[in-house]
Amino acid sequence: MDRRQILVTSALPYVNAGIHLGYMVEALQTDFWLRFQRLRGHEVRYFCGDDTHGTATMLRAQREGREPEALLDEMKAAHIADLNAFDVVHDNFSSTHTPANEALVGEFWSALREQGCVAERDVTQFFDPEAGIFLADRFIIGGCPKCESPDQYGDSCANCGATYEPTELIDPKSAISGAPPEERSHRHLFVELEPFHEFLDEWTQAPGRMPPETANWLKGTFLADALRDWDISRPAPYFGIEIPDAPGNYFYVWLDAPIGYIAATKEWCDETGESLDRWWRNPDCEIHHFIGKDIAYFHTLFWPAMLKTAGFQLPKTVHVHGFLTVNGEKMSKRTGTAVLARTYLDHLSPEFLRYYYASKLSAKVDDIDMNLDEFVAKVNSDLVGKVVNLASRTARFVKGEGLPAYPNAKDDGLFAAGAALSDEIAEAYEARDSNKAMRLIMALADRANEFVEARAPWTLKKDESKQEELREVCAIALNLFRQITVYLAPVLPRFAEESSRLLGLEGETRWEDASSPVEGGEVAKFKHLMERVDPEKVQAMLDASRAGWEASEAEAAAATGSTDEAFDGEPLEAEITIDDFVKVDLRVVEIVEAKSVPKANKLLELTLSLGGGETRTVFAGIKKAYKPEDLVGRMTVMVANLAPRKMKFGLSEGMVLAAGPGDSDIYILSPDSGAKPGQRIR
RNA sequence: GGUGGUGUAGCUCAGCUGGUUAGAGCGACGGCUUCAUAAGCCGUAGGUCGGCGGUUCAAGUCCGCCCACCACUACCA
Repeated sequence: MDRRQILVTSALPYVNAGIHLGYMVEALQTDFWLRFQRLRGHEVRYFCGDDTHGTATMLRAQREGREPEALLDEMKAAHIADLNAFDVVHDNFSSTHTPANEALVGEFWSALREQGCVAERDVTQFFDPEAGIFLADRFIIGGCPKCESPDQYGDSCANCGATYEPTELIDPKSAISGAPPEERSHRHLFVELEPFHEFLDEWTQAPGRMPPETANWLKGTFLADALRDWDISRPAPYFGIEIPDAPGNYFYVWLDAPIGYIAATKEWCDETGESLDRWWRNPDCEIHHFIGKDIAYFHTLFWPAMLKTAGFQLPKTVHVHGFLTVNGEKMSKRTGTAVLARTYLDHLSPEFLRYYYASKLSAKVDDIDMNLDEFVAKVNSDLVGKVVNLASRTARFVKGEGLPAYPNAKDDGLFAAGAALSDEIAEAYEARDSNKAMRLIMALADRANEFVEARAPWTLKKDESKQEELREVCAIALNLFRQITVYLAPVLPRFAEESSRLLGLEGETRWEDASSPVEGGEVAKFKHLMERVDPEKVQAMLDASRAGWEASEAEAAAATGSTDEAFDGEPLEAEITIDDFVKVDLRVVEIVEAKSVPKANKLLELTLSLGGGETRTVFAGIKKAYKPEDLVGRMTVMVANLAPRKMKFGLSEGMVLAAGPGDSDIYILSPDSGAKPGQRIR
């Protein structure tokens, strides 16, 4: 096999957030793949870094009253620590806010300019005159032009699902200062993509370039029409890289982010004396990007076009994975399922998560679900019950002895059968189909345990005349165990190392080790190689996670004095009199029926009892936050005299009150116990 | 509404280019064992392979329609 030269990246985590279990899907899938390649003897380097630029970073630093750089340093250190704790170790974990990146962005930009790929035209956007910045759609809030529900974002309505331009909003306000935004025109720079259309048609559809789902998707959507120009400039103030020949304008974060892959490599090259061109301008070097499906099009349209223009090597493969759900639902701060990597580490071993993800992940772009009961069962039964137990039940019989020459003729062909699987398991890893690899490997563990059962070393031990046979049986079992740990090494590197130590083996593990038995190593005293998962610790993790989010929200509130983020984002309405207020007839109601509206993403149909046999039907946009069955029987609050509104799915006779920005982040109200349906709220 | 995907035992899934009585792991139940972190082994139960129709000597596997669920998308990067 030729020695391949491979450069691997994971998507750059956004600097404003901690590493969570969703990002770990990507980090670990990348890590399994690259450790596999290393085990096979290839030359592999792994680069990543923080994605730092954009309005959000700027606003956060302002709010916290410090320079963005201080924020960046702190978050980067935390990111590296979290990832390393999961045995995800980069050759360089950098940042997009570095001199190296700025220089490379300049290089790309010159190339784009030189080749006439840049267009300019005016863009009219909302501008916040108080904060002095242009506002992206999501920073504008106003009434939905269709259903008139208040406080919707500038691009779409969370209540009725309508989409529109921010200019159509009723009474728009800046989410930053609360000031009414003004429309202002500003000159923007665009990268023209249509000239790359033919190239991208071909490049994206090349076999093995990306998962077929992604290739089809591109073909059917973006590539089906003329490619639009890409708006890559943002007017100051913006935290980012200033455009060299257009002062006062900054590169849009998505232009400089992927260049960060190269910049991270560059820093590493400068440090080690390597040549950047050997990694990024070398057709013999394979570049592999691992990304989530949400950013597929940045990596498969803009990015190859940019690389081509600037004369860099294009990726060989873009590996796309789906999202993580927990217990079948989108991760949620409220239930604690949006677990930070750090919180996980406080309670559970990284090896558990590594194995569990490996057993779930395939080459498909499908989302994967982390079912916590399954997590516990799988780790305990596969790793502890099958694999570890194999060593644990035999090693003690030969403690302190050297392993004898492998008794090939006496193992029922098991070792050879395991070795014969080498290619199939390797293919599964190569195709990042780790779930298949895990299945194949666990089948080996099953067979090995049957063997031990049949030979009953514990019985042999009692018979003086069978000590030789005892040693052979244990040598076989331990070699089968060893074979399994080698196959598992990409996923469980620590475990593989400790297993080597148990068998008195030295030197680095290699893939070929799975095909030849070991002898001579002195078997150490057996000590636990892996704890089993305690379900109570899983629960403790969820509790801590939930508490952590609540605390951080409280802290955010405290940091800004009496206000908090929600308040900041949504200034008070104009003052009203008590007479204005009494016009709104709020009532306590009992939810007597709740059903999902099948054709709607966000709506539940609620039947609300006002007491005395009086009911109202209300459509509420809370589907993503509540399950119908959880609502039935609950008391809540409705606006009872709101004019009925005809909706696509029926007549809505009022509205229930809820707080929160929308989507799954919605909180309906509850009266204290004792309130009765129909009672007025005043 | 559009596009793509999925629907196989209680759960998670495997079933390649159609071919004998449909598989695995986990779980359940019964038994054995007791070396091992209450681990292991043997056995049993459990499936109209989402539904209907078609092609074929033969379909979970191909075609059509329908149903359910999921993802993406809804003029938008």
